[in-house]
Amino acid sequence: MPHNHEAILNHVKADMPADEVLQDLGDLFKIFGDTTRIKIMYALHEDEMCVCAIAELLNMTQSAISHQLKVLKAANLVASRRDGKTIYYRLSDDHVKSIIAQGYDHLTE
Amino acid sequence: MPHNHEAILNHVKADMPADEVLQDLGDLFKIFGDTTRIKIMYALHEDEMCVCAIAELLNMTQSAISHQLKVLKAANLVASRRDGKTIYYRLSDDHVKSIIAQGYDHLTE
DNA sequence: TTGTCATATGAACAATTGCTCATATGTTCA
DNA sequence: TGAACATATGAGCAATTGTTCATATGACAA
Repeated sequence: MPHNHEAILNHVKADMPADEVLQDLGDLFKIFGDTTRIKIMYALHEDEMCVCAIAELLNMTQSAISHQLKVLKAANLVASRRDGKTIYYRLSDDHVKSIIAQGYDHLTE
Repeated sequence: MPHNHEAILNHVKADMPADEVLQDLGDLFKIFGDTTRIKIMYALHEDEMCVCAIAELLNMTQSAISHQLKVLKAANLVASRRDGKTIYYRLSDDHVKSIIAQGYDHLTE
């Protein structure tokens, strides 16, 4: 007979958030799981930047950056403002910085 | 003439970590970017569990769980110990908890 | 050894994803 | 209005990824 997990399962189940929450958590981290997006967020760490400046910094296409900024914006990780033809992006809150900092800690522990 | 970014680019470049670090950061978060792995880490939040208990908890194949545990272990996010035929997995450090907690904060702010 | 339980692993397939290219939208200025 | 600049967007393609299935490894007991 395979061994029994009833006790631990009941205990853990009681502490697990709803499936939907865990799904949302995964979706959020998925966004951090791409080097280009990490670079963009890091670039915005101190100051806002326009799209073409980010593209130049990362040596990538304006289109590629724009696509990624859309993803970041949809997740509320960046915000933007328009000034004439130019659109400036910035981090939308401090969670971005703390999440990246925690990841960095894990890597360099 | 397109507008000039020299000043901001020089400033930001000075603050950017090496490409390799940013790549590693992305790779780390990529691991958090999957619901199954998030669930596994959450399940191990309080106590160690054996592979088949995790599989039963998540209602998934033993094989699928084993594959994911391998990924988590390679990233130093979980550790394991053997007790007879059974192998128990646990979180390997507290960064896992804090990273998940930060993500949770962002979602529920 | 043989059988059984617990776990690991490799190949294969479907689904997702990030970039490119072409083009569209929106703003400013002449 | 027309031209130029800044950004956004849709389709398509190559690469990555998570699961399944079959099977291998490892431990224990008879």
